Parts: sequence; structure tokens; C-alpha cells
Amino acid sequence: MATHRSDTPLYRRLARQLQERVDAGTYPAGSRLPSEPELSAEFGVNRLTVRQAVADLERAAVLEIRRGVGTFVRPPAVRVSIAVDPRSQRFDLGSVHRSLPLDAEPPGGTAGTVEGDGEVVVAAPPVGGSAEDDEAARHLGRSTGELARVDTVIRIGGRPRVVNSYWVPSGPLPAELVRPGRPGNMVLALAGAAGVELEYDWRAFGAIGADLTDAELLGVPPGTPLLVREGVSCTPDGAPALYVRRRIDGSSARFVLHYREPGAGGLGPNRTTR
Amino acid sequence: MATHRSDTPLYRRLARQLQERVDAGTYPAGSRLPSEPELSAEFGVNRLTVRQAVADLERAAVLEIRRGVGTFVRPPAVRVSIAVDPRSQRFDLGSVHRSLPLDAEPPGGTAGTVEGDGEVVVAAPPVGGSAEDDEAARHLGRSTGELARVDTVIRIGGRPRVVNSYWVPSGPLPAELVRPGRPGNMVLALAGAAGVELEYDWRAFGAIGADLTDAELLGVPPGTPLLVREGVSCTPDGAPALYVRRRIDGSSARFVLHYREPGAGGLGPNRTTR
DNA sequence: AAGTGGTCTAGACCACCCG
DNA sequence: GGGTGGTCTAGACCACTTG
Repeated sequence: MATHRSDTPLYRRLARQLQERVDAGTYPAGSRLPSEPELSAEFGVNRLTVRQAVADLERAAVLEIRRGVGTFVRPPAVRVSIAVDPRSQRFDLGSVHRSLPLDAEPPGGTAGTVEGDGEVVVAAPPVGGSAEDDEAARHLGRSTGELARVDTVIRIGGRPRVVNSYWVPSGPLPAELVRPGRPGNMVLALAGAAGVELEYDWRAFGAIGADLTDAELLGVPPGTPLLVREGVSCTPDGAPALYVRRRIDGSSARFVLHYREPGAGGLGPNRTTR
Repeated sequence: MATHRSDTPLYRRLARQLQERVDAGTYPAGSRLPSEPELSAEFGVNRLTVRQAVADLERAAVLEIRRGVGTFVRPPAVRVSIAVDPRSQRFDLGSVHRSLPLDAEPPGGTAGTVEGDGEVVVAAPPVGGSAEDDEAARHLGRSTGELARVDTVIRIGGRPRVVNSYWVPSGPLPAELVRPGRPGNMVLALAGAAGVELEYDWRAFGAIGADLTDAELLGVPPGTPLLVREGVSCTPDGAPALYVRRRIDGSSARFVLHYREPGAGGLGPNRTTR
């Protein structure tokens, strides 16, 4: 038995002990934990119990598990600054490409943008049936039969980090635009194809666990916390023209909005935190 | 055997099959799935394998597990509209109380605000040592010794939904202000105590799994996706005066920001989606 | 080849919720 | 009491990474 009796599960008490060791610096940031069999022996519990504790701490972004290598204390996460116009409140994830989250992974001197970065089309699935499609239809004030949909993935630093789904009203899109593999900014492309300018109507933020398909596209385990950012853009006369739903790998970065002019005081956000 | 061979794990294939049944309406929203032993028998796999598949779908907010009762298909989640001034971009979670997330739980006719809703102090831990404290110090441009900290919880609809940590510079806070159990809006209280007005400097959004303490405060399993909203507020002359870090239960609601004046066109966000 | 984490099984006991 | 999910164990085999 790890410690004494209590009504809280063994694996949770174990998780707390491991967390304490991380907080206390017994397991410093970046260091490797003892292997599962070792922890299993030290605490006198089954390896599966160890795994359950470690899995919780991994989902809480405290630990990082590297298969075949070991389990490590996660170093603080990076923040990604996003330029925001204080008046229009405009910001776009496209600007992230420039302030890349250095993933501590690039082996060579690939300090900047990695080959293969950017947004690419992954599919243009038929609209109808799914709950997501129904919702998009409601947001745009159309029936699902009037909508077209495009799904894309944005790669940053060589890894997929954002999954996007776009719904637009009024019929099919140009085949070239939705060809899987086509690169380029989809919002600009859609606005261009429609020949209109787009304004924000509303935006929503949320957090959700990755579903099976998003998990696969992002290369993360299902249930990984994702930042969801969705909303509707309209034409200047107020007609809804685009519904976007982005799912952003939460482990990779934090997105920062600045409300004051640069240099107006304040310090700006730091670059570290878990 | 669930299906045929393949290199993808059995529990993941099982999860996909269950997901398909949900999508197809074989398991409609709100309905109960077969029990774990039943699924175990139907697919010819161990109960633990079933549990692994179900756990993934639960973290993806597809299923909801009720101990001693059963596993259910999650109905679509609600959105919580938050009033936003398009110019100042000010919004506060306090306004959430009015647009209540109907949790399908209130048994009586408790349609509106629930008794016990609101923000209450849970602790005023000493500052120093933790990585969070170090980060707060960096954001405020002080040393940890100069900071005070207060943690609060906001209950909405009778359940804790938001955990807040506030750091302020310049010494200890009034004991009455940080007494555990004290109710009331903490931002207002802090600004009042300091006798200053606060403006936004920057705000960051992210998603992260609940750590052990947040999980306990929110009454959710560790790893539950949380929306993190953090940032610094300054006095009008630009001096950093407050660092806030909020963790919002992602399963409960989506937070919506409106960028256009009401009635200027558009439809506004709908109230459903997963 | 050796060590790491990942998957899967079998079986047991428990805590919870309901009728 | 009977069914549900929650925890824990023991043991086995596999896939991945590294030297």
C-alpha cells in the first residue's frame, strides 16, 4: 500500500504524491521519472495503478510520456502572442505562423518556420446528418442542403496544431478550392471565391476533449484538451457568410490577446507557464 | 474480437464503433448504453477494454458516465452568451449568472439563479515556491515576496464551474477580504481595496486538463478539459495591478463574445452543440 | 538486446444508485 | 438486493526507442 487507508483511491493518492515530488523539485522540470516497474515496486502497487496515476498527470499537462523512452516532467508551456487591433478586435491564427511556438524538437537549426507549415485542405465532406452540420446550418440561418463544408489542418513547427471546419452557404465550392492537399489561407480563399469582405459577427471560446477524428488529425490521444474557437462572419451588410469552428491543441500553446498599445505601460505576458 | 485485425488498438476500434452508433442514432442522445458487462460480452473483449474505449469517449464529451446508473449519450451542450462592449471589450463572468446554463438537473422549478451561486473565497495561500507564483511575479514585474494571492470558486447553477486565482502586488490583503467563505465579486473587491480603477492589459486563452486541485474544487475528474483565461489588468497609468488566472469547466458551457451591435444583422449564436 | 511504455486478459472486491 | 460503474491485482505479450 502506498500510504495508509483513506477513502480516496490509491491511484489518486499516488498521483498526488508524484505531483508533490514535481512541485518540490524532487523530479525537476525536464527530468525523467522512474520507470513504471520501478514506481510500482517503490510504492508497492500494481503497475496498472501506477499507469492510472501517471495518465492523470499527463492529461493535466504535468507529465509527458514518451513511448519507449520514459515519462518526463513537462517544462513550462509557451505563449503565442497574437496581434490584435484594439479597435476592430481583429486577430487571426494565421499570425501565429510568425511567432511559432518553439517546440524544443527541431533537431537541425530549423529555428524558424518549418517546411510543410501552413493550412491545407484535408476534406470537403458532404453536409447533412451530423450534429455539427445541423448546428452550422442554424448559425447561418440556412438548411443543411444549402451549405458547403471544408475541413483543413494548420501545421506549425512541423506538427498539426489546429483543425478547422468551415461552412459557407449557397451551394458547392469550386472543386479546386476544396481539393485535398490544397495549401493556403482558407478564410481569404473563401472570401475571395465569394467576392465579399467578411466582418466578425461573434466569436466563442471553449474547451473540449479531442474526439476520435480530431485526435487522429492532430496526432494526440483522444480526450486531449482542445481550445475551441468558433464563430460567424458576415458580409458588411450583416448577412451571415461563414461559420468557422477551430480546434487548437491546447498543450502546444496559449493564445494571447493584447488590449493596450505596445509600450503603453505594462509588461506583456511572459513566455512561460504550465 | 471487435472487428478484424489491424494495427490500431482494440479499445480504439471499439471506441470508433461506439461513436458510429452514436452518430447513426443507434444510441440516441440521452439514451443509456448497454452496461459494461453487456458490451464486454457483445464485442467479446475484456471489460477493462470496454472501459478504456468508453473513457476516451467520455473525455471527448460524447458520453456521460453516471456511477451506479449507467453510461449515457451526452445531449448537446449549451452556450452562455456574455455581453461584451465592442469598444472596451469588457466582459465578466458575473454576467453569466443571468443567462444560466440549464443543466437539465434542477429538480424543482429552480429556473433561474440557484441558491449558493456566486463567487466565494476558498483560500489565501502564501505566495512563493510554486511555479504559478513565480509566473505571476514575472507578469506583475515583482518578486514573489511582494505578492498576495487569493483563490476563489464561482458556482453557477448550483455547481462550481470556475476556479480563480488572483495575484496582487504590494503586500498582504485585508484579512476580511480573503476570509474563506467570503462571497462577492473579487475583482471589484480588489480594485476597491486598492482604491484604483483597472483596465485590461492583455488576456490569454488556452485549454488544459484539470490538475488534481482544480479537479477537486470543480468536482470533475482530473484531466477534464478546462478553458483557461488569464491576464493582467493595470491602473490607468499602466502599472500592472492584478494578474488573474481562471479555469472554467469546459463541459458546462461555451462562452460567447459578440463583436457586432445587437440587431446589426446576423443571427447570434445558437444554444446547442457538443 | 535491453528497457521503456502500450495493450489485453482474467478475476476479484467495492461503492454507488435504484426500486 | 441487484445492477451499475470504480478500483486493484497478477500476469502476459507487444511496439517502440536507444545503445
